[in-house]
Amino acid sequence: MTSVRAPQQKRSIQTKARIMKAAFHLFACKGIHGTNSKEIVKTAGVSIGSFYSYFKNKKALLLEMLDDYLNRHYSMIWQHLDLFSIDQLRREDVKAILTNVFQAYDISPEFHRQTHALRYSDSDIRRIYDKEREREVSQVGYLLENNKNRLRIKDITAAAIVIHNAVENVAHTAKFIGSGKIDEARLINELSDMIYCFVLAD
Amino acid sequence: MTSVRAPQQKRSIQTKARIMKAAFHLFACKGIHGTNSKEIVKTAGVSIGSFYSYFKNKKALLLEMLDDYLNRHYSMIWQHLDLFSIDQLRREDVKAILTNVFQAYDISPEFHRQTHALRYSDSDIRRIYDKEREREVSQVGYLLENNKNRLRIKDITAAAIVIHNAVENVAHTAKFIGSGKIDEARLINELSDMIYCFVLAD
Amino acid sequence: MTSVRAPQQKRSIQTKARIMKAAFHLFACKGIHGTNSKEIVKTAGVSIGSFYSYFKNKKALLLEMLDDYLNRHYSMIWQHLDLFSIDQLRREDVKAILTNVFQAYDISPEFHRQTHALRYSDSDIRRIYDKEREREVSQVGYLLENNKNRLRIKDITAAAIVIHNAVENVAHTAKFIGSGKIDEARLINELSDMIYCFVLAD
Amino acid sequence: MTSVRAPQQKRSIQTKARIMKAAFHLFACKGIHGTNSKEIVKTAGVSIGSFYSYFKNKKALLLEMLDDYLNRHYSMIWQHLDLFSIDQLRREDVKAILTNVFQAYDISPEFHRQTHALRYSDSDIRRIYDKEREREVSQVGYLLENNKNRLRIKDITAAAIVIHNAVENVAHTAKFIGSGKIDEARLINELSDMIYCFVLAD
DNA sequence: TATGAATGAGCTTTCATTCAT
DNA sequence: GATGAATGAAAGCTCATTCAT
Repeated sequence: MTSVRAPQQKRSIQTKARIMKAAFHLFACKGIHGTNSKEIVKTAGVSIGSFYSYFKNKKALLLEMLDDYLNRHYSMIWQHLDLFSIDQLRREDVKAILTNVFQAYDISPEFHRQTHALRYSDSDIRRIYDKEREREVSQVGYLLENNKNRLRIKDITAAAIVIHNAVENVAHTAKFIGSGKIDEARLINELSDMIYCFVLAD
Repeated sequence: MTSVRAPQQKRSIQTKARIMKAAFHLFACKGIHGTNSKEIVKTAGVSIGSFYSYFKNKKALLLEMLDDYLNRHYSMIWQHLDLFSIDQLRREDVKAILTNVFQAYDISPEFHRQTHALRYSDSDIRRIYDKEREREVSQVGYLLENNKNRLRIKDITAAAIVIHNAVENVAHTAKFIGSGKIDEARLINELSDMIYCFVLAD
Repeated sequence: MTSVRAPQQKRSIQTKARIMKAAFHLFACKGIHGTNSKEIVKTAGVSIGSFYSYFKNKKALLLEMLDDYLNRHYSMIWQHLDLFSIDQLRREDVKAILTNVFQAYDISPEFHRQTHALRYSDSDIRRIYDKEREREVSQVGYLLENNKNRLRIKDITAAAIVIHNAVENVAHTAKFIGSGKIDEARLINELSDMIYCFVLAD
Repeated sequence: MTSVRAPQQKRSIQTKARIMKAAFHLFACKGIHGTNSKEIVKTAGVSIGSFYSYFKNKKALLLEMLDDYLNRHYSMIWQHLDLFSIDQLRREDVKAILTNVFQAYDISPEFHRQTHALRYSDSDIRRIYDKEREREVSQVGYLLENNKNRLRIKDITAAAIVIHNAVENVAHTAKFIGSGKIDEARLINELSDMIYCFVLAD
């Protein structure tokens, strides 16, 4: 029986953390398929045996890492929501949130890109990302609800999805592919203009 | 010496087509990494030797298939552009194009999803998709240019990118992930409303 | 039944010759294992089907080529034997023969090297080379016999073998490996001195 | 990442040794091209995975084995050099060394033959053999130098090469091809006579 | 007689995972 | 608890040769 250990002692926690850090770095640099377990444990300075006592398998490691990552990502986006009156959303507020979104990708655009890729081919990864999407769409919907009486749109649910998708994909293009000659500021400008004008009118 | 045969005779063309058809089907069903060459040729009813006389390697097959696919996809979207006055874009025209986009995904949402996944981790796939993106963004920009004097937006280049990204990702969410409880019509409605209102005002 | 055709018509002879020429060139350049049949027929400008109607298989081609080559090689070495009195071998005669040997390798040192390699791992090639060796050793023995009364050596048979081996390997080193800083003239000098002094005394 | 393990524990050393022993045997019997990795590990009684954790690839195994082999070979030839006055080389000393040479081939004439074959078609093998040749030629040169004042030859460098080549090839013929009806003793006799008479006169 | 499409056995190598020490 | 040697299924690809046209 190879039970997966829940690290309870200091050293254990450190070991597990070391593995995750090494894997995060390698996944970002060389891709997930391009990184094998030997390499991870070598970088982490632990044995392959240790690896398998902390993680059921390679996939489990990835899922745990992704979960952690998306939590940090989410927090960065929505952290300073209390700085403005959420029921009186102004143009600059929309822009501020979008700026947060773009910054949140800077934690590790590479890791995000690599895992995002798997979203479309691996059902476990997909599930995690779907949960994340729901959370984000909810948050957008929540903001819309709070400005309900000022809205020009009727279908808040659909609008939240559309807005979320627009933002996500503009960010992906900018961060994963490089926005080419266009700089991010211009994209954020147009994007926030589009959203503001869509939900609250010009 | 691995010369890749260019099929010139009937039998050749058939064989190559059989391989591509089988691969298309398997890639869609079981994923690209989940499909091996042995399986492809078995499904196609040809030998592994034939496979490698038509394609330098598995990757070359994929790239050729993707190229074909994206051409069909692009055509479906922009095929009936002559049906309306492109310098007098109306709300229903935007909606018509969006409807085309959604339909274009129905050629094979699965194949599209599988290859789209690789876009973020494989540089060859990425190059093909980037070219496609440019083509699409250009087309959007062209439509905007043709309605220049009616536009409320200033930065056409950035707007074209933002619009393309919004549409693409809404379609991906709907087609790859399933729009959940929301039906596609509602998404298209909001999306076209957002775009129309963004570029031409309410 | 796939009988191997003996070319009797002009075109046939040409075709077969073209294949052999192409193969000779490719074997010399890229090695025998490094050359595949497709490449040979492509270079020769004939079809793979033709190839197999002139040669039972790749090996048969090689054996036929080697046979041809060794005949030319042998002729070059012993061609001007009539220029000197073979029963009155002088120092310069020995040197002249050795010079012929070195020149004979220049037909194609590469082809010689490649086939020589197989001598130690392929029994068919070995047989051909063994026959060739016997022929050469006989010829050396014949020269020795013709100078019998002047010889200091007793065991002509063994001496012929030893002489042949010495010459062969010095030539191989010079021609296959490059004699390094030592030039061939010096090697020929020492070699002929050694042989002359061995068989006929100083 | 293919890290090649350096065996540090008992079991490791045994496993690696088992692989090398099996390979040595198979290479000798069936030739190097005629032996595949599956067969080696099967004979060694280890897994294919083990093979590739000790050797980067099949070639690396061969090179390591050849290096080992040539060291043993060299040692056998020159081991008892201290038994005679090297500055007073006598006829029987030359013969003794030649006898050593012939015995050194008996470690494994087959393995020697197989690798020697590759010398002319594989540049890595060639490099190792060239290094070995240099070492041997140097040793011969060293012996000649030590008898400098007694020599009849002038060009020691060329003579060393010629002598080495003569000996090597006579040994190869005897050991790889079989000396036919001639027995080795006769060859050694003539060879040592030739060399002695060449360098020191009759 | 010539062609070249088709064949498929066979090879090397990778890597996630297990388990004896 | 930790180690790392050992495992072996599985994958991609080559190439001499056949045979229907």
